[in-house]
Amino acid sequence: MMAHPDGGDIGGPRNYLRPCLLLLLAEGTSHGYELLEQLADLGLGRTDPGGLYRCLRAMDEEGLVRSAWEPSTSGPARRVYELTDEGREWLHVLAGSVADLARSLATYGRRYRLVAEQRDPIR
Amino acid sequence: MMAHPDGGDIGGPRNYLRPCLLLLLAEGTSHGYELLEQLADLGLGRTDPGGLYRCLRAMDEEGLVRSAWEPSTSGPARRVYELTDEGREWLHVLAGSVADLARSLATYGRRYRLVAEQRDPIR
DNA sequence: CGGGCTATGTGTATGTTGCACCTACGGCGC
DNA sequence: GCGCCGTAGGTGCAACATACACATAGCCCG
Repeated sequence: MMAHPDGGDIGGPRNYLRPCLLLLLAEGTSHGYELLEQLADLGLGRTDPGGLYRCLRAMDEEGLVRSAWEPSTSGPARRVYELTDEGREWLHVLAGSVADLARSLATYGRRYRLVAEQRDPIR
Repeated sequence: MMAHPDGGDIGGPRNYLRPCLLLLLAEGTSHGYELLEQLADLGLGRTDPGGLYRCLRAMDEEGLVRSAWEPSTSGPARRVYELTDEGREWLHVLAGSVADLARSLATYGRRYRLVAEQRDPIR
């Protein structure tokens, strides 16, 4: 099909970073650099560190996570994040949004398959 | 749960308008104003007309759709859009992206349910 | 010491989206 | 005729989220 003038591919949902980080932190406390790697498993390949750290700090200020510096024997100190009760509540809310979106995309998929079959009937 | 300082809810995927319009046009030729209403069924409630018309014109210039003015006996003329072969090819590509995203969201859902069950075991 | 890996950050451009607003046609009531 | 509503298409701009580029710093190893 070959690269086309525009690169117009769809991206992830807007504001998806927050729900992802909250989920990862619900699975266990962690620090920025590690979360960066773990995000890949959720579909966010090569996320930029800048946005990640900014997001974590914003959630810290909002009380969704708690952070503490943990010195490392090998390498620089890390700021480890832990989910708060408030953060856990938000996770539930956001997971609901994610589920809603998933349903919309499923609808898209169903309707797409209909128009695709029409051209290329069941073989 | 009560409104929280931030309104941080997730939104639809970025660049989702294009795949939606291509799908709707694959289901049948239509014009902007009508597409606006049809978009609601795909999860895009209250989309702004500005962006819609801009998107349609962009796709027209790129050759993904063809347009023609159709006079109306009652009301202003409408520009009706029809999907081109090239547009149909793009629909296939974009529908693939949508499916990929849907899979990512499903993964999110599975992992979320795990951490949710942990706190609130099967009753 | 210099370079590479870990780790955390800042500054700013870029791009999509959303809001506000404008034009124009036809039909209806007055 | 005139104002108003619904239909239909469109522009300009600001807000926002993200992407890119770069800066800092500790530790280890050759």
